[in-house]
Amino acid sequence: MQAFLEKLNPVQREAATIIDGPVMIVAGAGSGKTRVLTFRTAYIIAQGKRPESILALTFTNKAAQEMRARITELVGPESKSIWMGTFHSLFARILRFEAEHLGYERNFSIYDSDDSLQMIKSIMNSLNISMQQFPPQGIRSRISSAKNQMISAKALKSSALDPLIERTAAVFEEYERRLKLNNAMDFDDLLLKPLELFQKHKEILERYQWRFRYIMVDEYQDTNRVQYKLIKEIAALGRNICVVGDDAQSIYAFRGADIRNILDFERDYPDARVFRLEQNYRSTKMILAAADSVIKNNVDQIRKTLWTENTEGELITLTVCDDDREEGYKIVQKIEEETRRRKLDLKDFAVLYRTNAQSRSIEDALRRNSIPYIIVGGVAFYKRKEIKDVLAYLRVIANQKDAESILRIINYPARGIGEKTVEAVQAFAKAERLQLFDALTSEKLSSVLNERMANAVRGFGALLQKYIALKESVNVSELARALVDDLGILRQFKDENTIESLARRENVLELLSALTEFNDLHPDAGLDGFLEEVSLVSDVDQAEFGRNAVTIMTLHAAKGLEFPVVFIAGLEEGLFPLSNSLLERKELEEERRLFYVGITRAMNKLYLMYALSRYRFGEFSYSVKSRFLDEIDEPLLVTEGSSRFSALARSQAAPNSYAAPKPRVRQQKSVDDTAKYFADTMPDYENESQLGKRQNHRVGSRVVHDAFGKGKIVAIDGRGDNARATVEFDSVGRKNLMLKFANLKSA
DNA sequence: CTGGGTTACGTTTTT
DNA sequence: CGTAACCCAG
Repeated sequence: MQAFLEKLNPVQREAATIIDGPVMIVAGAGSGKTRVLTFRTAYIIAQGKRPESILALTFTNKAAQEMRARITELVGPESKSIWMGTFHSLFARILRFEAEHLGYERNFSIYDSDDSLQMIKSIMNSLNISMQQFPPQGIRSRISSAKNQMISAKALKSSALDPLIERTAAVFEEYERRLKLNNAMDFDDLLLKPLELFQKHKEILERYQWRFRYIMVDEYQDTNRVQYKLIKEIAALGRNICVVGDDAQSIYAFRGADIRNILDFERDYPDARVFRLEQNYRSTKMILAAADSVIKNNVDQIRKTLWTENTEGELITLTVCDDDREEGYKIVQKIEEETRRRKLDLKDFAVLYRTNAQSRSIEDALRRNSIPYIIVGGVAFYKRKEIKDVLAYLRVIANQKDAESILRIINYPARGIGEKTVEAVQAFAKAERLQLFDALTSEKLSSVLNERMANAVRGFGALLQKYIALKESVNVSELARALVDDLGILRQFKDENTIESLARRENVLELLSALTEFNDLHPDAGLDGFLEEVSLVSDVDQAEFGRNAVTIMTLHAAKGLEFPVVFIAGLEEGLFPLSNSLLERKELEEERRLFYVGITRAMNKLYLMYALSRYRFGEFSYSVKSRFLDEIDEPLLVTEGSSRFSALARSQAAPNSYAAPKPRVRQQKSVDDTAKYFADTMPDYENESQLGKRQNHRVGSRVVHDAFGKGKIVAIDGRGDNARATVEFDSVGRKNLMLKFANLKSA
């Protein structure tokens, strides 16, 4: 028996070492499921099985990276060959190999939901379907959900009962046709196409059945029907399948996650061993009790009792605020209080909210008080317009059939090719039965366009061809640099010289460095590989490594993470639970599970907050506290009322200069750290705050700051933990910083 | 055809 | 409030 197994409790150990036959692990929040999966994988390898025979499906790429790193610690570099990643990224990889069996080329483009939406709008235009009457976003999500339920365009068409479904089916049909024509797949296709492949080509399925002898699926409660089928097919031969999940944490039904997957598992594999992990290693008794008092209100659930040997812990604090501004300010206040009182770093704090729009008031408060933060999600880096524009060029260079991307950039940067001209080129391509790309360079263009326009279009075509040729001789990084240079967008952004355009410029530069980094890391992956990676990164994936900063994100993004101190903000009716008109029971229960997920992220201390009023849609509106708050057992809570001093306090905290608008930072958060599990997770109240220790800075001394660089202290106000320094930085000017967070070093 | 300016409109949550 | 579609003048 491997020594490392001793670090597991008896149930965990059994779940980790029974590697033959079907296994389901019902793992409550904080019960060490990641740990079990890690050890289980290591155990399989230690038993002499080949790492290539393991298929491990995680919810995010980052979870996979972290798990792989820990497995490496246990069994060494063999872990490199494990197939570990998200469903989407692993099956995209398989699709590259097998594309020709599906009538695709291996350099296919991957369209994200925005790309899909653009295409749907263009289809609706050409089919003369009113976008007022039928919102494109609604059509898109209907198509996606049809695909997730494996309903084809034809099937939908024949079953159409009302005009909406009928139009949806019509758009759906054309959508599928265009995807194929563009040699492109959307997110749903990345799962559907492999399934199609396996159903059509049994010999290919068998190959994968033989290859993947050990299959593990994390976050099983959030898999959809297509994922379920895929796994079922691949596991059919070896039957060594292990799924791990918690029905109480199922929060993705809106995107097709299907609870039947859990129920059907036992039906599909009557001989399945089922393990229940109910000991929680993460949270205090108080936090667990709160979580339980909430979740027990759900009708749809498999009741389980989580217990812990951890200390009782502190009461949960419910803070009532006047408005969203005060909510942000109170969070800052609590963070400062907590860092003073306990041995905590900023990275020990997380602020969670229901919708991305809520981040602003919280960001404002943090920024005004110079508290560094990391935001997960929001407008993700790769979804920014300037980034998508450059990526569209790269996509066309990789895949000339990608007409959607061609249309995106045909007049970006502006080269005088307007709507009319584009329509003429499209009509010309259709008449001549040419790919749009080939039409761009056709000699016969002059027959449909005046010479000036024809030349503009050919110029664009020639530009693309130049880089398609260049692709053969230089690496992706050099290619992109030459391209961006050629487009002149960096200079253009600089000339515009607005805050936004300079930020765009920074972002494009960051894209270039990401390309360089990618090229260094995967010299053989090429353009297809890079484009695939950027299409499939999740918000959580791109968070930055190890910066000491408060993490703020949606409750969804917080899944699988843990923090010593957690704030859940905006607990108001209509916001959380979020309502778009009427709440069905099932929807309400999903909201409740989301709240449960939020509560169980907290290790030591949980703050719940709501505001009596807030700005929504730019309008001031009053709110009522969330029904979820009433579900928490009274004795677990201590309530702090709304205060009157807030306006004064805010106005005093405000006079800082604003932090420079940096491009959104990317960072990584600590997921349950293996070593930490069996350590005492309780804070040490007796210890002095590390952050608060004396620092020898005085007015006039030269200092260095991590983000702002070198500067000179011009003033220091306050003392101890509240001391603030005004620093004149060489590059970014004057900033007012709290000494205990600023981490200033003598220069 | 472009770009500026306006107005209308909307928000879950995400691979 | 912030973005996206829309309109009009140059």
